[in-house]
Amino acid sequence: MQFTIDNASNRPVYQQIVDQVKRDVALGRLVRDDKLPTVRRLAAQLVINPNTIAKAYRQMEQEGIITTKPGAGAFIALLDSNLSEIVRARIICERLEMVIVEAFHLQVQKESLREWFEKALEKFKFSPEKGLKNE
Amino acid sequence: MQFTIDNASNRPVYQQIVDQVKRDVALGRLVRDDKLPTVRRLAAQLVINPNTIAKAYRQMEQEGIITTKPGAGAFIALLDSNLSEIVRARIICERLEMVIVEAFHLQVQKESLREWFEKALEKFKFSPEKGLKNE
Amino acid sequence: MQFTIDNASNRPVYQQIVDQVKRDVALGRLVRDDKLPTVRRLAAQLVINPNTIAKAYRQMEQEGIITTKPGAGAFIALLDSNLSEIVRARIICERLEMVIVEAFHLQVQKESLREWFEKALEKFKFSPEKGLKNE
Amino acid sequence: MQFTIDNASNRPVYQQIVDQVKRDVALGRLVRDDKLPTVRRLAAQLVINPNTIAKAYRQMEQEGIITTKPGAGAFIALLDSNLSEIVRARIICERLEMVIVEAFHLQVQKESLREWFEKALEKFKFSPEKGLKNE
DNA sequence: GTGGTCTAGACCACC
DNA sequence: GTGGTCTAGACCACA
Repeated sequence: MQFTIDNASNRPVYQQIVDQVKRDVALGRLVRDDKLPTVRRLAAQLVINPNTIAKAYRQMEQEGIITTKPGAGAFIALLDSNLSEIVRARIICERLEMVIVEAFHLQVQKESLREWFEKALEKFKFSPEKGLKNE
Repeated sequence: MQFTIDNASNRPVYQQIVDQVKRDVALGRLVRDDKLPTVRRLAAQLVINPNTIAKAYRQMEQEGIITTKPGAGAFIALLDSNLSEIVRARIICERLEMVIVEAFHLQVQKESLREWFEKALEKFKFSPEKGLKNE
Repeated sequence: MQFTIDNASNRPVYQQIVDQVKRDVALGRLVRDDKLPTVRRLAAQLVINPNTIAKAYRQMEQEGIITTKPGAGAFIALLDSNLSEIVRARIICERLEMVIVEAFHLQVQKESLREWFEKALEKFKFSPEKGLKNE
Repeated sequence: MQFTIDNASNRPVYQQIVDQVKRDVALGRLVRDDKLPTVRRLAAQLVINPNTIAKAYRQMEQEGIITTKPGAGAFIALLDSNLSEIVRARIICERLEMVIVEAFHLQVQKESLREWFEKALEKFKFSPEKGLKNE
Protein backbone atom coordinates (compact mmCIF):
# COMPACT_ATOMS: atom_id res chain seq x y z
CA MET A 1 0.00 0.00 0.00
CA GLN A 2 1.36 3.35 -1.08
CA PHE A 3 0.46 6.37 1.01
CA THR A 4 0.92 9.94 -0.12
CA ILE A 5 0.48 12.98 2.07
CA ASP A 6 -0.50 16.26 0.49
CA ASN A 7 0.93 18.97 2.65
CA ALA A 8 -0.91 21.60 0.63
CA SER A 9 -4.25 20.12 1.61
CA ASN A 10 -6.26 21.53 4.48
CA ARG A 11 -7.25 18.03 5.39
CA PRO A 12 -5.44 16.87 8.53
CA VAL A 13 -2.68 14.37 7.93
CA TYR A 14 -4.27 11.66 10.05
CA GLN A 15 -7.49 12.10 8.08
CA GLN A 16 -5.67 11.74 4.78
CA ILE A 17 -4.36 8.38 5.91
CA VAL A 18 -7.82 7.22 6.93
CA ASP A 19 -9.18 8.45 3.58
CA GLN A 20 -6.63 6.48 1.65
CA VAL A 21 -7.19 3.24 3.50
CA LYS A 22 -10.95 3.56 3.08
CA ARG A 23 -10.53 4.33 -0.58
CA ASP A 24 -8.25 1.36 -1.15
CA VAL A 25 -10.71 -0.92 0.59
CA ALA A 26 -13.52 0.40 -1.61
CA LEU A 27 -11.36 -0.04 -4.69
CA GLY A 28 -10.72 -3.64 -3.70
CA ARG A 29 -6.99 -3.05 -3.35
CA LEU A 30 -7.15 -3.91 0.31
CA VAL A 31 -9.19 -6.87 1.47
CA ARG A 32 -10.01 -8.48 4.76
CA ASP A 33 -7.03 -9.53 6.88
CA ASP A 34 -4.53 -7.55 4.82
CA LYS A 35 -1.89 -6.22 7.15
CA LEU A 36 -1.22 -2.51 7.44
CA PRO A 37 2.30 -1.19 8.08
CA THR A 38 3.21 -0.70 11.72
CA VAL A 39 2.78 2.76 13.17
CA ARG A 40 6.52 3.27 13.50
CA ARG A 41 7.32 2.03 10.04
CA LEU A 42 4.70 4.17 8.35
CA ALA A 43 5.73 7.19 10.42
CA ALA A 44 9.31 6.73 9.27
CA GLN A 45 8.27 6.21 5.66
CA LEU A 46 6.07 9.32 5.51
CA VAL A 47 8.36 11.38 7.76
CA ILE A 48 5.50 12.12 10.09
CA ASN A 49 5.04 12.16 13.83
CA PRO A 50 4.11 8.60 14.98
CA ASN A 51 1.36 10.10 17.12
CA THR A 52 -0.34 11.23 13.95
CA ILE A 53 -0.27 7.73 12.48
CA ALA A 54 -1.47 6.28 15.75
CA LYS A 55 -4.39 8.68 15.69
CA ALA A 56 -5.31 7.58 12.19
CA TYR A 57 -5.20 3.91 13.21
CA ARG A 58 -7.23 4.62 16.33
CA GLN A 59 -9.87 6.34 14.27
CA MET A 60 -10.03 3.53 11.74
CA GLU A 61 -10.40 0.99 14.51
CA GLN A 62 -13.21 3.05 15.95
CA GLU A 63 -14.91 3.14 12.58
CA GLY A 64 -14.58 -0.62 12.31
CA ILE A 65 -12.32 -0.51 9.27
CA ILE A 66 -9.39 -2.24 10.90
CA THR A 67 -8.72 -4.33 13.97
CA THR A 68 -5.46 -3.97 15.82
CA LYS A 69 -4.01 -7.01 17.52
CA PRO A 70 -1.43 -5.94 20.09
CA GLY A 71 1.94 -7.34 19.17
CA ALA A 72 0.76 -8.48 15.74
CA GLY A 73 -0.25 -5.27 13.98
CA ALA A 74 -3.31 -3.83 12.29
CA PHE A 75 -5.50 -5.69 9.82
CA ILE A 76 -8.37 -4.84 7.54
CA ALA A 77 -11.61 -5.88 9.22
CA LEU A 78 -14.83 -7.27 7.87
CA LEU A 79 -17.14 -4.52 6.75
CA ASP A 80 -20.08 -4.39 9.07
CA SER A 81 -21.84 -1.14 9.67
CA ASN A 82 -23.95 -1.22 12.77
CA LEU A 83 -25.87 1.88 11.84
CA SER A 84 -29.54 1.57 11.02
CA GLU A 85 -30.69 1.80 7.44
CA ILE A 86 -32.31 5.15 8.14
CA VAL A 87 -29.22 6.73 9.68
CA ARG A 88 -27.07 5.51 6.81
CA ALA A 89 -29.46 6.95 4.26
CA ARG A 90 -29.52 10.26 6.06
CA ILE A 91 -25.73 10.51 6.21
CA ILE A 92 -25.21 9.70 2.57
CA CYS A 93 -28.11 11.74 1.23
CA GLU A 94 -26.95 14.77 3.13
CA ARG A 95 -23.45 14.44 1.76
CA LEU A 96 -24.72 13.86 -1.76
CA GLU A 97 -26.78 17.00 -1.53
CA MET A 98 -23.85 19.02 -0.34
CA VAL A 99 -21.76 17.91 -3.30
CA ILE A 100 -24.61 18.73 -5.64
CA VAL A 101 -25.04 22.18 -4.11
CA GLU A 102 -21.33 22.73 -4.53
CA ALA A 103 -21.55 21.65 -8.17
CA PHE A 104 -24.49 23.96 -8.70
CA HIS A 105 -22.47 26.94 -7.53
CA LEU A 106 -19.56 25.92 -9.71
CA GLN A 107 -22.05 25.98 -12.56
CA VAL A 108 -21.51 22.36 -13.39
CA GLN A 109 -24.20 21.05 -15.71
CA LYS A 110 -26.53 18.38 -14.43
CA GLU A 111 -25.45 16.03 -17.20
CA SER A 112 -21.75 16.40 -16.38
CA LEU A 113 -22.54 15.68 -12.78
CA ARG A 114 -24.43 12.50 -13.67
CA GLU A 115 -21.65 11.38 -15.92
CA TRP A 116 -18.98 11.97 -13.28
CA PHE A 117 -21.09 10.22 -10.69
CA GLU A 118 -21.47 7.12 -12.84
CA LYS A 119 -17.80 7.11 -13.73
CA ALA A 120 -16.86 7.34 -10.07
CA LEU A 121 -19.34 4.65 -9.14
CA GLU A 122 -17.75 2.23 -11.58
CA LYS A 123 -14.38 2.56 -9.91
CA PHE A 124 -15.41 0.90 -6.70
CA LYS A 125 -16.02 -2.76 -5.94
CA PHE A 126 -19.53 -2.78 -4.62
CA SER A 127 -20.68 -6.25 -3.67
CA PRO A 128 -23.46 -7.69 -5.81
CA GLU A 129 -26.82 -6.35 -4.74
CA LYS A 130 -28.81 -8.58 -2.47
CA GLY A 131 -32.31 -9.27 -3.62
CA LEU A 132 -31.90 -7.50 -6.93
CA LYS A 133 -32.08 -9.34 -10.22
CA ASN A 134 -29.22 -7.68 -12.00
CA GLU A 135 -26.17 -5.46 -11.32
CA MET B 1 -34.97 32.87 5.17
CA GLN B 2 -34.83 30.56 8.17
CA PHE B 3 -31.43 29.65 9.61
CA THR B 4 -30.75 26.90 12.09
CA ILE B 5 -27.45 26.40 13.88
CA ASP B 6 -26.38 23.08 15.30
CA ASN B 7 -23.95 23.83 18.07
CA ALA B 8 -23.20 20.14 18.49
CA SER B 9 -21.90 19.87 14.95
CA ASN B 10 -18.19 19.85 14.22
CA ARG B 11 -18.88 22.18 11.36
CA PRO B 12 -18.05 25.77 12.33
CA VAL B 13 -21.04 28.01 12.86
CA TYR B 14 -20.01 30.42 10.12
CA GLN B 15 -19.70 27.49 7.72
CA GLN B 16 -23.19 26.26 8.59
CA ILE B 17 -24.55 29.65 7.60
CA VAL B 18 -22.68 29.54 4.31
CA ASP B 19 -24.00 26.01 3.68
CA GLN B 20 -27.57 27.08 4.23
CA VAL B 21 -27.40 30.08 1.98
CA LYS B 22 -25.77 28.06 -0.78
CA ARG B 23 -28.38 25.36 -0.40
CA ASP B 24 -31.24 27.84 -0.60
CA VAL B 25 -29.74 29.39 -3.70
CA ALA B 26 -29.43 25.98 -5.32
CA LEU B 27 -33.01 25.16 -4.33
CA GLY B 28 -34.18 28.37 -5.98
CA ARG B 29 -35.47 29.78 -2.70
CA LEU B 30 -33.01 32.63 -2.94
CA VAL B 31 -32.48 34.37 -6.21
CA ARG B 32 -30.31 37.15 -7.54
CA ASP B 33 -30.55 40.46 -5.69
CA ASP B 34 -32.46 38.98 -2.76
CA LYS B 35 -31.34 40.71 0.39
CA LEU B 36 -29.85 38.70 3.21
CA PRO B 37 -30.59 39.65 6.82
CA THR B 38 -28.20 42.26 8.19
CA VAL B 39 -25.24 41.02 10.16
CA ARG B 40 -26.50 42.44 13.43
CA ARG B 41 -30.06 41.26 12.95
CA LEU B 42 -29.07 37.70 12.11
CA ALA B 43 -26.60 37.69 14.99
CA ALA B 44 -29.37 38.71 17.37
CA GLN B 45 -31.78 36.19 15.92
CA LEU B 46 -29.35 33.26 16.16
CA VAL B 47 -27.84 34.48 19.45
CA ILE B 48 -24.41 34.50 17.87
CA ASN B 49 -21.63 37.05 17.83
CA PRO B 50 -21.96 39.48 14.88
CA ASN B 51 -18.34 38.80 13.94
CA THR B 52 -19.21 35.20 13.26
CA ILE B 53 -21.97 36.22 10.88
CA ALA B 54 -19.66 38.76 9.27
CA LYS B 55 -17.15 35.99 8.71
CA ALA B 56 -19.78 33.88 6.96
CA TYR B 57 -20.74 36.81 4.74
CA ARG B 58 -17.12 37.56 3.95
CA GLN B 59 -16.55 33.96 2.90
CA MET B 60 -19.64 33.95 0.71
CA GLU B 61 -18.50 37.15 -0.91
CA GLN B 62 -15.14 35.59 -1.66
CA GLU B 63 -16.88 32.60 -3.19
CA GLY B 64 -18.96 34.95 -5.31
CA ILE B 65 -22.26 33.83 -3.78
CA ILE B 66 -23.18 37.27 -2.47
CA THR B 67 -22.03 40.84 -2.73
CA THR B 68 -21.87 43.01 0.34
CA LYS B 69 -22.06 46.75 0.31
CA PRO B 70 -21.41 48.71 3.48
CA GLY B 71 -24.35 50.93 4.06
CA ALA B 72 -26.65 48.82 1.94
CA GLY B 73 -26.46 45.20 3.03
CA ALA B 74 -25.68 41.83 1.51
CA PHE B 75 -27.31 40.52 -1.66
CA ILE B 76 -27.36 37.30 -3.64
CA ALA B 77 -25.04 37.73 -6.61
CA LEU B 78 -25.21 36.50 -10.14
CA LEU B 79 -23.60 33.14 -10.08
CA ASP B 80 -20.54 33.06 -12.22
CA SER B 81 -17.72 30.77 -11.24
CA ASN B 82 -14.25 32.12 -11.86
CA LEU B 83 -12.66 28.71 -11.67
CA SER B 84 -11.36 26.96 -14.74
CA GLU B 85 -13.24 23.93 -16.09
CA ILE B 86 -10.50 21.55 -15.02
CA VAL B 87 -10.43 22.76 -11.46
CA ARG B 88 -14.19 22.54 -11.18
CA ALA B 89 -14.23 18.98 -12.48
CA ARG B 90 -11.46 17.98 -10.12
CA ILE B 91 -13.19 19.44 -7.08
CA ILE B 92 -16.51 17.79 -7.78
CA CYS B 93 -15.17 14.40 -8.88
CA GLU B 94 -13.02 14.16 -5.79
CA ARG B 95 -15.94 14.96 -3.56
CA LEU B 96 -18.22 12.54 -5.37
CA GLU B 97 -15.68 9.77 -4.88
CA MET B 98 -15.37 10.52 -1.20
CA VAL B 99 -19.12 10.23 -0.71
CA ILE B 100 -19.15 6.98 -2.64
CA VAL B 101 -16.30 5.56 -0.54
CA GLU B 102 -18.23 6.57 2.54
CA ALA B 103 -21.34 4.85 1.22
CA PHE B 104 -19.33 1.76 0.43
CA HIS B 105 -18.17 1.51 4.04
CA LEU B 106 -21.68 2.02 5.26
CA GLN B 107 -22.58 -0.95 3.04
CA VAL B 108 -24.98 1.05 1.00
CA GLN B 109 -25.95 -0.75 -2.19
CA LYS B 110 -24.97 0.74 -5.51
CA GLU B 111 -28.59 0.93 -6.59
CA SER B 112 -29.66 2.80 -3.46
CA LEU B 113 -26.87 5.25 -4.02
CA ARG B 114 -27.94 5.86 -7.61
CA GLU B 115 -31.51 6.35 -6.54
CA TRP B 116 -30.60 8.80 -3.78
CA PHE B 117 -28.34 10.69 -6.13
CA GLU B 118 -31.10 11.11 -8.69
CA LYS B 119 -33.59 12.08 -6.04
CA ALA B 120 -31.22 14.70 -4.66
CA LEU B 121 -30.43 15.97 -8.12
CA GLU B 122 -34.10 16.65 -8.79
CA LYS B 123 -34.38 18.92 -5.80
CA PHE B 124 -32.14 21.60 -7.18
CA LYS B 125 -32.83 24.17 -9.82
CA PHE B 126 -30.13 23.52 -12.37
CA SER B 127 -30.37 25.79 -15.34
CA PRO B 128 -31.30 24.09 -18.61
CA GLU B 129 -28.29 22.51 -20.25
CA LYS B 130 -26.69 24.54 -22.94
CA GLY B 131 -26.18 22.75 -26.21
CA LEU B 132 -27.55 19.45 -25.07
CA LYS B 133 -30.53 17.91 -26.78
CA ASN B 134 -32.18 16.37 -23.76
CA GLU B 135 -32.11 17.25 -20.11
CA MET C 1 11.34 38.14 6.05
CA GLN C 2 11.00 41.75 7.18
CA PHE C 3 7.51 43.21 7.51
CA THR C 4 6.69 46.87 7.88
CA ILE C 5 3.24 48.20 8.71
CA ASP C 6 2.13 51.69 7.81
CA ASN C 7 -0.59 52.61 10.26
CA ALA C 8 -1.25 55.85 8.40
CA SER C 9 -2.18 53.98 5.25
CA ASN C 10 -5.80 53.46 4.26
CA ARG C 11 -4.90 49.94 3.34
CA PRO C 12 -5.93 47.54 6.12
CA VAL C 13 -3.09 46.09 8.14
CA TYR C 14 -3.93 42.52 7.19
CA GLN C 15 -3.88 43.52 3.53
CA GLN C 16 -0.47 45.13 3.88
CA ILE C 17 0.87 41.85 5.18
CA VAL C 18 -0.66 39.98 2.24
CA ASP C 19 0.83 42.53 -0.15
CA GLN C 20 4.29 42.11 1.27
CA VAL C 21 4.27 38.34 1.16
CA LYS C 22 2.98 38.35 -2.42
CA ARG C 23 5.63 40.84 -3.39
CA ASP C 24 8.40 38.79 -1.83
CA VAL C 25 7.18 35.69 -3.60
CA ALA C 26 7.15 37.54 -6.93
CA LEU C 27 10.63 38.89 -6.22
CA GLY C 28 11.85 35.36 -5.60
CA ARG C 29 12.76 36.13 -2.01
CA LEU C 30 10.25 33.61 -0.79
CA VAL C 31 10.02 30.27 -2.50
CA ARG C 32 7.89 27.18 -2.18
CA ASP C 33 7.85 25.55 1.25
CA ASP C 34 9.49 28.51 2.94
CA LYS C 35 8.01 28.88 6.39
CA LEU C 36 6.30 32.09 7.37
CA PRO C 37 6.64 33.41 10.91
CA THR C 38 4.06 31.99 13.28
CA VAL C 39 0.94 34.04 13.85
CA ARG C 40 1.82 34.81 17.45
CA ARG C 41 5.43 35.60 16.74
CA LEU C 42 4.66 38.00 13.92
CA ALA C 43 1.92 39.58 16.01
CA ALA C 44 4.38 40.20 18.81
CA GLN C 45 7.02 41.52 16.43
CA LEU C 46 4.67 43.97 14.70
CA VAL C 47 2.79 44.79 17.91
CA ILE C 48 -0.47 43.78 16.29
CA ASN C 49 -3.31 41.59 17.42
CA PRO C 50 -2.76 37.92 16.46
CA ASN C 51 -6.24 37.82 14.93
CA THR C 52 -5.19 40.39 12.40
CA ILE C 53 -2.23 38.26 11.35
CA ALA C 54 -4.45 35.21 11.26
CA LYS C 55 -6.79 37.07 8.96
CA ALA C 56 -3.93 37.87 6.60
CA TYR C 57 -2.84 34.23 6.60
CA ARG C 58 -6.40 33.04 6.00
CA GLN C 59 -6.73 35.35 3.02
CA MET C 60 -3.44 34.19 1.56
CA GLU C 61 -4.51 30.61 1.98
CA GLN C 62 -7.74 31.33 0.11
CA GLU C 63 -5.75 32.96 -2.66
CA GLY C 64 -3.55 29.89 -2.82
CA ILE C 65 -0.37 31.77 -1.87
CA ILE C 66 0.30 29.75 1.25
CA THR C 67 -0.93 26.64 2.97
CA THR C 68 -1.46 26.63 6.70
CA LYS C 69 -1.36 23.55 8.82
CA PRO C 70 -2.40 23.72 12.46
CA GLY C 71 0.41 22.36 14.53
CA ALA C 72 2.98 22.97 11.82
CA GLY C 73 2.75 26.54 10.62
CA ALA C 74 2.23 28.41 7.37
CA PHE C 75 4.22 27.71 4.21
CA ILE C 76 4.55 29.20 0.76
CA ALA C 77 2.53 27.05 -1.63
CA LEU C 78 3.10 26.02 -5.19
CA LEU C 79 1.58 28.74 -7.23
CA ASP C 80 -1.24 27.47 -9.34
CA SER C 81 -4.07 29.83 -10.14
CA ASN C 82 -7.50 28.26 -10.24
CA LEU C 83 -8.99 31.11 -12.21
CA SER C 84 -9.90 30.74 -15.83
CA GLU C 85 -7.80 32.50 -18.48
CA ILE C 86 -10.54 34.97 -19.28
CA VAL C 87 -11.04 36.04 -15.70
CA ARG C 88 -7.32 36.49 -15.19
CA ALA C 89 -7.02 38.65 -18.30
CA ARG C 90 -9.98 40.75 -17.24
CA ILE C 91 -8.61 41.36 -13.75
CA ILE C 92 -5.18 42.41 -14.94
CA CYS C 93 -6.29 44.48 -17.91
CA GLU C 94 -8.72 46.41 -15.77
CA ARG C 95 -6.07 47.13 -13.19
CA LEU C 96 -3.55 48.14 -15.82
CA GLU C 97 -6.02 50.60 -17.27
CA MET C 98 -6.73 52.10 -13.89
CA VAL C 99 -3.05 52.73 -13.27
CA ILE C 100 -2.70 54.27 -16.69
CA VAL C 101 -5.68 56.55 -16.10
CA GLU C 102 -4.12 57.55 -12.81
CA ALA C 103 -0.83 58.30 -14.55
CA PHE C 104 -2.66 60.34 -17.18
CA HIS C 105 -4.15 62.56 -14.50
CA LEU C 106 -0.80 62.96 -12.85
CA GLN C 107 0.41 64.13 -16.26
CA VAL C 108 2.96 61.40 -16.54
CA GLN C 109 4.29 61.07 -20.07
CA LYS C 110 3.60 57.91 -22.00
CA GLU C 111 7.29 57.23 -22.41
CA SER C 112 7.98 57.54 -18.68
CA LEU C 113 5.18 55.14 -18.02
CA ARG C 114 6.58 52.60 -20.48
CA GLU C 115 10.00 52.93 -18.96
CA TRP C 116 8.74 52.48 -15.40
CA PHE C 117 6.65 49.51 -16.47
CA GLU C 118 9.64 47.79 -18.02
CA LYS C 119 11.84 48.57 -15.06
CA ALA C 120 9.24 47.16 -12.68
CA LEU C 121 8.76 44.10 -14.84
CA GLU C 122 12.45 43.29 -14.64
CA LYS C 123 12.35 43.16 -10.86
CA PHE C 124 10.17 40.12 -10.65
CA LYS C 125 11.03 36.50 -11.25
CA PHE C 126 8.63 35.48 -13.96
CA SER C 127 9.12 31.90 -15.03
CA PRO C 128 10.42 31.45 -18.56
CA GLU C 129 7.66 31.69 -21.13
CA LYS C 130 6.30 28.41 -22.32
CA GLY C 131 6.27 27.89 -26.07
CA LEU C 132 7.82 31.21 -26.94
CA LYS C 133 11.08 31.33 -28.85
CA ASN C 134 12.59 34.29 -27.05
CA GLU C 135 12.19 36.00 -23.66
CA MET D 1 -21.81 60.96 -20.49
CA GLN D 2 -23.12 57.51 -19.61
CA PHE D 3 -22.54 56.27 -16.07
CA THR D 4 -22.99 52.70 -15.01
CA ILE D 5 -22.88 51.46 -11.44
CA ASP D 6 -21.85 47.90 -10.77
CA ASN D 7 -23.56 46.87 -7.58
CA ALA D 8 -21.65 43.61 -7.56
CA SER D 9 -18.37 45.48 -7.26
CA ASN D 10 -16.70 46.04 -3.91
CA ARG D 11 -15.71 49.46 -5.07
CA PRO D 12 -17.79 52.14 -3.34
CA VAL D 13 -20.39 53.75 -5.55
CA TYR D 14 -18.94 57.25 -5.21
CA GLN D 15 -15.55 55.87 -6.22
CA GLN D 16 -17.00 54.21 -9.30
CA ILE D 17 -18.31 57.57 -10.44
CA VAL D 18 -14.93 59.20 -9.92
CA ASP D 19 -13.28 56.33 -11.81
CA GLN D 20 -15.57 56.76 -14.78
CA VAL D 21 -15.08 60.50 -15.07
CA LYS D 22 -11.32 60.10 -14.82
CA ARG D 23 -11.39 57.35 -17.40
CA ASP D 24 -13.50 59.39 -19.81
CA VAL D 25 -11.16 62.33 -19.44
CA ALA D 26 -8.18 60.09 -20.19
CA LEU D 27 -10.01 58.62 -23.17
CA GLY D 28 -10.62 62.12 -24.51
CA ARG D 29 -14.39 61.71 -24.26
CA LEU D 30 -14.55 64.51 -21.73
CA VAL D 31 -12.52 67.65 -22.28
CA ARG D 32 -11.96 70.89 -20.47
CA ASP D 33 -15.10 72.87 -19.63
CA ASP D 34 -17.45 70.01 -20.43
CA LYS D 35 -20.38 70.19 -18.04
CA LEU D 36 -21.19 67.28 -15.76
CA PRO D 37 -24.79 66.44 -14.85
CA THR D 38 -26.10 68.10 -11.70
CA VAL D 39 -25.95 66.12 -8.50
CA ARG D 40 -29.73 65.79 -8.33
CA ARG D 41 -30.11 64.78 -11.94
CA LEU D 42 -27.39 62.14 -11.80
CA ALA D 43 -28.75 60.82 -8.51
CA ALA D 44 -32.17 60.42 -10.09
CA GLN D 45 -30.75 58.81 -13.20
CA LEU D 46 -28.64 56.25 -11.33
CA VAL D 47 -31.22 55.75 -8.57
CA ILE D 48 -28.66 56.58 -5.94
CA ASN D 49 -28.58 58.72 -2.85
CA PRO D 50 -27.66 62.32 -3.81
CA ASN D 51 -25.19 62.39 -0.93
CA THR D 52 -23.22 59.69 -2.69
CA ILE D 53 -23.02 61.72 -5.90
CA ALA D 54 -22.10 64.83 -3.93
CA LYS D 55 -19.28 62.91 -2.30
CA ALA D 56 -17.97 61.84 -5.70
CA TYR D 57 -18.03 65.43 -6.95
CA ARG D 58 -16.36 66.68 -3.80
CA GLN D 59 -13.57 64.17 -4.23
CA MET D 60 -13.09 65.06 -7.89
CA GLU D 61 -12.88 68.71 -7.04
CA GLN D 62 -10.29 67.92 -4.40
CA GLU D 63 -8.28 65.95 -6.95
CA GLY D 64 -8.48 68.89 -9.33
CA ILE D 65 -10.40 66.99 -11.98
CA ILE D 66 -13.42 69.26 -11.93
CA THR D 67 -14.33 72.72 -10.71
CA THR D 68 -17.77 73.40 -9.33
CA LYS D 69 -19.26 76.82 -9.83
CA PRO D 70 -22.11 77.34 -7.38
CA GLY D 71 -25.31 77.86 -9.28
CA ALA D 72 -23.76 76.87 -12.59
CA GLY D 73 -22.72 73.26 -12.12
CA ALA D 74 -19.56 71.19 -12.33
CA PHE D 75 -17.07 71.38 -15.18
CA ILE D 76 -14.01 69.43 -16.25
CA ALA D 77 -10.94 71.37 -15.17
CA LEU D 78 -7.56 71.84 -16.73
CA LEU D 79 -5.24 69.01 -15.86
CA ASP D 80 -2.55 70.33 -13.60
CA SER D 81 -0.96 68.07 -11.06
CA ASN D 82 0.84 70.01 -8.37
CA LEU D 83 2.75 66.99 -7.14
CA SER D 84 6.47 66.86 -7.61
CA GLU D 85 7.98 64.66 -10.27
CA ILE D 86 9.39 62.35 -7.62
CA VAL D 87 6.12 61.88 -5.80
CA ARG D 88 4.28 61.16 -9.03
CA ALA D 89 6.88 58.60 -10.05
CA ARG D 90 6.64 56.91 -6.68
CA ILE D 91 2.86 56.68 -6.80
CA ILE D 92 2.72 55.23 -10.27
CA CYS D 93 5.67 52.88 -9.91
CA GLU D 94 4.23 51.47 -6.73
CA ARG D 95 0.90 50.86 -8.40
CA LEU D 96 2.51 49.34 -11.46
CA GLU D 97 4.46 46.96 -9.27
CA MET D 98 1.32 45.91 -7.44
CA VAL D 99 -0.41 45.03 -10.69
CA ILE D 100 2.63 43.11 -11.83
CA VAL D 101 2.79 41.19 -8.56
CA GLU D 102 -0.89 40.38 -8.97
CA ALA D 103 -0.27 39.18 -12.52
CA PHE D 104 2.65 37.08 -11.31
CA HIS D 105 0.41 35.27 -8.86
CA LEU D 106 -2.23 34.74 -11.49
CA GLN D 107 0.52 33.13 -13.54
CA VAL D 108 0.19 35.59 -16.35
CA GLN D 109 3.15 35.41 -18.71
CA LYS D 110 5.43 38.40 -18.97
CA GLU D 111 4.73 38.70 -22.67
CA SER D 112 0.95 38.76 -22.18
CA LEU D 113 1.39 41.44 -19.58
CA ARG D 114 3.50 43.57 -21.95
CA GLU D 115 0.96 43.11 -24.69
CA TRP D 116 -1.97 44.09 -22.49
CA PHE D 117 -0.09 47.07 -21.18
CA GLU D 118 0.62 48.37 -24.67
CA LYS D 119 -2.93 47.74 -25.77
CA ALA D 120 -4.26 49.64 -22.77
CA LEU D 121 -1.80 52.46 -23.29
CA GLU D 122 -3.04 52.99 -26.84
CA LYS D 123 -6.58 53.57 -25.62
CA PHE D 124 -5.82 56.81 -23.86
CA LYS D 125 -5.16 60.24 -25.27
CA PHE D 126 -1.80 61.15 -23.87
CA SER D 127 -0.63 64.55 -24.98
CA PRO D 128 2.40 64.55 -27.29
CA GLU D 129 5.60 64.16 -25.35
CA LYS D 130 7.46 67.31 -24.59
CA GLY D 131 11.04 67.25 -25.72
CA LEU D 132 10.80 63.90 -27.40
CA LYS D 133 11.26 63.53 -31.13
CA ASN D 134 8.64 60.95 -31.86
CA GLU D 135 5.76 59.33 -30.01
C1' DG E 1 -27.85 51.80 10.04
C1' DT E 2 -24.82 48.99 6.90
C1' DG E 3 -20.65 46.02 6.62
C1' DG E 4 -15.33 46.16 7.51
C1' DT E 5 -11.43 46.42 10.55
C1' DC E 6 -9.02 45.85 14.70
C1' DT E 7 -8.27 44.56 19.59
C1' DA E 8 -8.49 41.32 23.56
C1' DG E 9 -8.95 37.07 25.25
C1' DA E 10 -10.94 32.12 25.54
C1' DC E 11 -11.10 27.35 23.85
C1' DC E 12 -10.16 23.58 20.52
C1' DA E 13 -8.00 20.39 16.97
C1' DC E 14 -3.71 19.18 15.11
C1' DC E 15 1.12 17.78 15.24
C1' DG F 1 3.19 25.22 20.26
C1' DT F 2 0.57 25.64 15.77
C1' DG F 3 -3.46 27.79 13.37
C1' DG F 4 -8.86 28.01 13.62
C1' DT F 5 -13.07 29.42 15.83
C1' DC F 6 -15.86 32.18 18.64
C1' DT F 7 -17.08 36.03 21.80
C1' DA F 8 -17.13 40.93 23.19
C1' DG F 9 -16.75 45.41 22.19
C1' DA F 10 -14.65 49.72 19.79
C1' DC F 11 -14.17 52.65 15.71
C1' DC F 12 -14.61 53.80 10.74
C1' DA F 13 -16.26 54.31 5.81
C1' DC F 14 -20.30 53.96 3.03
C1' DA F 15 -25.17 55.06 1.73
